[in-house]
Amino acid sequence: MDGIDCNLRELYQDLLRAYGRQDWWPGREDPFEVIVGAVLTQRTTWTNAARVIDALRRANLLTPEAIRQTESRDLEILIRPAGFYRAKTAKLKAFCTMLWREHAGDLSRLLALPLEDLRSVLLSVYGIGDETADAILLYAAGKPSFVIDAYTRRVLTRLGWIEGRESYQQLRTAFTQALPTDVGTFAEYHALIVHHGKSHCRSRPRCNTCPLLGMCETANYREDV
DNA sequence: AACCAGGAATGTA
DNA sequence: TACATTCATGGT
Repeated sequence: MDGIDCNLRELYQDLLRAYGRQDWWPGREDPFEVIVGAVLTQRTTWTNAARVIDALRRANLLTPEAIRQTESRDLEILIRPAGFYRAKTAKLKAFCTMLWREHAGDLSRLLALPLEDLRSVLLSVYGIGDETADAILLYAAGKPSFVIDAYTRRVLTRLGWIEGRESYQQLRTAFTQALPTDVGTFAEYHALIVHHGKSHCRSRPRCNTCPLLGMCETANYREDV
């Protein structure tokens, strides 16, 4: 696993045992809503992003067509509660610009592209980086692209499995190689890590209420892969 | 009243 | 490649 000392499959089972199925990402029924959510939640709480999504829905602006046609000045007012509102408005606009200029405004067809092709397209859009691209691939397009976020890094660091500043690709590859290539597994695992990370692994010393058998930084999971 | 939240782009060395 | 800075609101 290229230097990453861990047992990711076992961790998945333990998280699943501890918390049960999460069946995650709100609004997963609508791919565009997932895309908007992925951008809006960048470095902000989901509750603030969700407020904006509700506001956009009430204003009938939760479609690529509407975002494309609405003036940035008007969008900014609605997006403000999510923070970085000018930047995030520009990001949503940039996605729509790409959608029309390169894919005739056909979101379904865009999301039907092969995983790596779609990932490249997404990464070429202003405001979409590794994590946002993978979240869109996984939860909007239903493709097996594992999402690495701040929680993933924090949890693995607290377990003592990584140093902490490994590259995004390195961590993504580790999960990808350790797991069966399955959308459900990827989505569930990411959700479990976030759920766990929201209440644990934040600070040293380790908490003694950790459901991972209270074994953070012990030898129980360690295994050179 | 600091500090943080499910990042990404940009600039510097 | 590796850091620092900027973007900004709302909750604790």
